[in-house]
Order: sequence, then C-alpha cells, then structure tokens
Amino acid sequence: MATTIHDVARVAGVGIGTVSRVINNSVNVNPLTRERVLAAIAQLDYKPNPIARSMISKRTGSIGVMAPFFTRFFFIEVLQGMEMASVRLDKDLVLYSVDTNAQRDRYFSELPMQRKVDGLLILSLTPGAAFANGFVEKGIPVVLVDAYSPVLTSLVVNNIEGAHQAVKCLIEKGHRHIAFINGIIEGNFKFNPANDRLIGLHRALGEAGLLFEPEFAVTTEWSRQGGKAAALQLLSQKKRPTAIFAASDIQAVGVLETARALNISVPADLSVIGYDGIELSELLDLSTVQQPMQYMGERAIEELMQRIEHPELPARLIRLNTTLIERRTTALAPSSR
Amino acid sequence: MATTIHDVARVAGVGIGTVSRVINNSVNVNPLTRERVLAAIAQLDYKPNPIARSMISKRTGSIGVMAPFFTRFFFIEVLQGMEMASVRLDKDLVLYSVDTNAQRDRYFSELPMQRKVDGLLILSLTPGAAFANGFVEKGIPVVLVDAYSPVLTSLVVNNIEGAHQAVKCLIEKGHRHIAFINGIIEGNFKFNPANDRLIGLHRALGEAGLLFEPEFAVTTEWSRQGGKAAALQLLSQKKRPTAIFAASDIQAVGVLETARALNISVPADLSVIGYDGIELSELLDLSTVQQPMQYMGERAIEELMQRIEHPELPARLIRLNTTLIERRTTALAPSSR
DNA sequence: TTGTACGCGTTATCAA
DNA sequence: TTGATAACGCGTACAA
Repeated sequence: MATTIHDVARVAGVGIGTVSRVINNSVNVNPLTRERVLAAIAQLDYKPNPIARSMISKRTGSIGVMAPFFTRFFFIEVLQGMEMASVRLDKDLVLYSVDTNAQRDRYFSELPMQRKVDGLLILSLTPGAAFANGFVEKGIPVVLVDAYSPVLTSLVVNNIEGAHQAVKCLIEKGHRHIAFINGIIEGNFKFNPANDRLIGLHRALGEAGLLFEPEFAVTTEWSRQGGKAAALQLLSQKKRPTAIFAASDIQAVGVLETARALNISVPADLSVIGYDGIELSELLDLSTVQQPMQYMGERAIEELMQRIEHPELPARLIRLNTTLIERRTTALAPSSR
Repeated sequence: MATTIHDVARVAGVGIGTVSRVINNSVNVNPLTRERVLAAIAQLDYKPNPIARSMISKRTGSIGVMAPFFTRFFFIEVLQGMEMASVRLDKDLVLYSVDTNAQRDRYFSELPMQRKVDGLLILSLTPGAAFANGFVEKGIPVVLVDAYSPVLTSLVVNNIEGAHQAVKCLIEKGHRHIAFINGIIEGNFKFNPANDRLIGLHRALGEAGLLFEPEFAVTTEWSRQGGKAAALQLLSQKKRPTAIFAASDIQAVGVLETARALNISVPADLSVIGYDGIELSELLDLSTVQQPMQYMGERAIEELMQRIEHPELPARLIRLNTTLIERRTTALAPSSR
C-alpha cells in the first residue's frame, strides 16, 4: 500500500487538510507546521495520488491526440511538435490511433464522455456536424489540425495558396501539361486539405489561361505505392504530362520511383513537385511545398491549453502559410529549352 | 454534471449496487432487473467514469511508453507495432518522450510512483540497477525493448549475430577493409545494442583472420548528419575502406550522401550496409540488417500485459533474430573483380 | 437476488 | 491557522 495523505498527517501530527494545503501551497499555513509537514513528506517519500486528485479536480493533466497515425510522415512530424510542447507544459500525451471509420466515430463519441483527457487534438480528421456539436455540448476542448469545423478551433494551412505556388512555379518554367496526383478525400469538401490543393491547381491554371485536363488528375492513397501507381497511369498515356504535382511528398517519391523504372529522367523529361516538406524530401532533393509541421503541433497544443483553461473562448480559425522549396526535381519544360 | 451511477439507479428504481453489478456483468442479477437497468443506462446515455473506476480497481487501462522519440525511425516503427497491439487490447498508450538524461531519470523515478499507467514500456533506454530495482519494488510491470536489465523483462534482438551477418557478407564479397560507423552508446555496455554490433564485427573479422583497424571505426550520432560526417572522415583518409557498415540505416543514408558528394560510386567503389530495415532503406535500395521492429512493439505489449495480469511472473529475456537483406548498395570488392 | 454502507485518496467547506 | 467532515463516482462486502 502506498503512503497517503493520512500517513503524512499522522507522522506530522496534523490534520489531512493541513497536509493538502501544504501540497498545494496554500497561503494560510503556519511556516512551522509547513516545515513539519514537509519533513514528513520527505521522510515517507510521499507523492499525491494523481487519480484521486483528478477525481476532485476533474483534470487529468493529459491531452489526447487522435490521428490516422502511422500512415503518413506528416503526422509524425506534427506529433513531434506536440511532443515538444507537451513536455514543456508537463502534460501527458495519449495516443488514439484510428485505422477505420468505425473506430474514428467510436472515438468521436466516446472520448468526450470518458474524460480521461482534458482536451483533444484531432489530426486530419473532420468530425461531422453532429460530432462537432457533441464536443462543444460535452464541453470538451478540441483543436482540429489540418481539418476544419465551423464550431471548433481549427488550425489549417493555406492549401489553396500552397498548391497555387507549386503549379504557378511549374507554369513559369514553361510547363503546359501538368498532372496532379491527389490524396483520397474524406469528410466535407469545404476546407479539405486535399480538395484545396486541387482548387489551388485550378486557380493557377486559370490565371495562366491553361485548360484543366481531367485525364491528368488522378486520386490515390497517401502513400508511395499510391504515387507509384498514379504515375504509372499518367506516364503510360499517349499524351504525357511534362510535370507532376503530388498532394504529398510521399506520393511524389512514388512518382520518382516510377520515373526511374520507366527510364524517364527527372527533371530533364519530367518535373516533380511534392507537398508537405517531410525530411525525406530534403534527402531526395525533391521540390516541395513546405508546411510548418512542427510548429502546427506546438501551436495546436498551445491553443488547446488556452481552451482548457478558458473554456468560454470561442472557436477560431488559424491559418498558416506554406513555403515553396525548389530543389532538384523541377526544371524548365522540355519544349522551353 | 455528467450522469452517474446514482442517476441510473434512481431511474431504474434499483440500488447502485445492482447497477454496478449490471455494468460489470456480475452473474447474480435477475434478468428482468438487468433489463430495467440496461434501459435506464441507454436512456441516460450513461458511461461509467473511468477515473472513479480506477480509483477502486487500481487500474487505469493505459500503458506508458518511454522513448527518445523522434530522433530515430526505429522508434517510430516499433511504436507502430505497439499502437496496433494496444488498439486491439483496448489500452491507451501514453507517450513519455525523453530528450535529456535528467528527464529520463525523472521519469524513471516518478512514473512508477505516479501509477497513471498500469505498466511501462521502455525503448532503447537502460535503467541503472537502482532504478531497475525500484521498478520491481514498486511493483510496476516493465518491459524493456532494445535494452537489457537482469531484473526486468527484456526484449532484444541478437545484435551480435546481426552485425556478424552483415560483416561476413562483406568479407565474402572480397572486402578486406571494412569500416564501421557506430552509434553513440549510453548506459551499460553489456547487452548494449550499439556495442553488440561492434562485437559482431569483431567476431566476423576474427573468423576471417582479418585485423580490426581502429582508424576504420568511428562513433557518431544516430542520424544522417552523423553518418555523413563519419563517412567524410573515413573516406578522406589516405587508406580508404572499400565497405562501410553502419549501425543504423539512417547513418548509412548519410554515408550514401557523402559518397555521392565525393563522387564515389556505390556499390562499384564502395559497398554500404545499414542496420534496422526502416522503410527508407527499401526506398534507397540500401542493403541492411532487418530487425523485426513492428513485431517487437506488438510483442512488448503482449509481454507487458501478461505481467500486468500476473505480477508474479519472473523477468525474462526474449531474443529476436535479424535478417540480412542484400540490395543494391553491396557488391564485390574492387580488388576481387 | 438486492440494497446499504463503507472505502479508495484527494480537495473544499466550515466551524473552531 | 487548523482540523473534522463532506463530497467526487464507483466497487464490494455484508446484511437483508
């Protein structure tokens, strides 16, 4: 049996109330008795029981992270930022990895009731209106990252602008046949990261007076395999693109693999540009649209903590910007040379 | 205020004891009253409070993972295995990321007292004898992964054999000047993954009657930068190795980068072999020694759960094996052609 | 089979 | 300033 506040009280010859006051350094306690209590605490090596504490305080000191975890590097980098912030704030991070839609919905409905966490960070998962309203009704603070809900604080990057930068860059290099590999879209279309990238593409195309060619747009999984397959499809058509913009770096890596397999030289015959800015992109010298992933993680925690401490704060939308990074997979279009 | 067991009891017209029995499906409850209670639970959408529950049961349903998290892919892949297993067993995973030695020791001493987790998974971190004994005295189940302690259940891969495989393979290809890039060693030397890889190297060298050349062994960080710098040092010497064995894939990737920068062709002029078998190695066609990382994660959880349910089980040592994967960064030594 | 009362380890209230 | 006592929400002996 672990030592409790009662043991300390007995040893120090005081009531448990006094011990509690010492622990929570309340002001109204005689310096002398405080000494006695502190001595007893030290002697018994007493640590308050966090469970009993949160029984009363309704605070657990931990925050939950829901995400389709290990399917994308993006999450890992965001999670890394969360890690740093949570250690700094002395909060525990509890992982809720979702693999299926059923599980996602189970978490959406159970996590708020359960109260095992003081707040919830939701990554790249968009709760429907019912669930979103459920969160606010249950009074559990939530911050959405890379997802948007009008009733929840959302942290998004300007994906339209990011995609626009990428495609505009390609156009300026003389590319006229630009293919787009999108990631699978779930949830609502408004403010959907994947969809926004498509919109950005359209805008850049429109500005340049270029036509959108439907056969140059394909949607696949957010994975190397997805990118590989998509590139194979795109590059096997009679009419080939001279550039491919992928909605994620990992898909772009798949494109690079396919290009190598088909003996298509990058960037001489094909320009490739990714999205995210994961470490791998630097390694492979892949041009990309960099998202501030770590910062997103840290910022999300900070926003969440604010809402845990001030539950009355209204939901807000935070937009972050991307940075185009040109490396060695983009070059002038063959025809422009 | 959330609905409690009392509300349910009132609505169902029974005592709270009965409600509790229904929740925990105790046998001694009249089917009819069970129905009534279940109806009330459904009507009120009642969920038992996990905090109050664990107050009594002394179980939190969550398990902690201590690791130097996001510094190596290795951890991420192991963590992925843990994720899968913990979801299956309906346990929460709590992250304790350690960045500094001070923090590691703080966790070592505080986590067992705190009892916020039912058990602890410790990755690539070796608690000293004092801490290790502390764990067993406090009665908190612990499983060490990629680390060893005589008093704690440890899950290790046979790193000596793994390194032996790698170096033997190089020797068979005619290499006589094999360099070794080790990762920084912490903790005890016995059963230390990094040190074991060095031992395996020695053994293979010895079997072949080859001398160990101290200037061909360098120790650096477990990172690309580390590998890069080490390779630069190794390849700038007058006497150059024809093969480099790195203690981790990520360091081997750094070697590849340096080789490219120095215009040294791999594998024609230099063979490179890594360790771990991270996804990146496949992508770069890097030869490597594959560890069963995901399996390690899953297995660690299973072992931990056993010890949570049967605390009397003695500590044990579980050894896993590696697999040599030859890809395109290893070839015959220049002199053997 | 069922209800009551107690205990888990704290914090908060209130009287002293 | 301090101590006793009542919550917090639940599981479980024990009595009925």
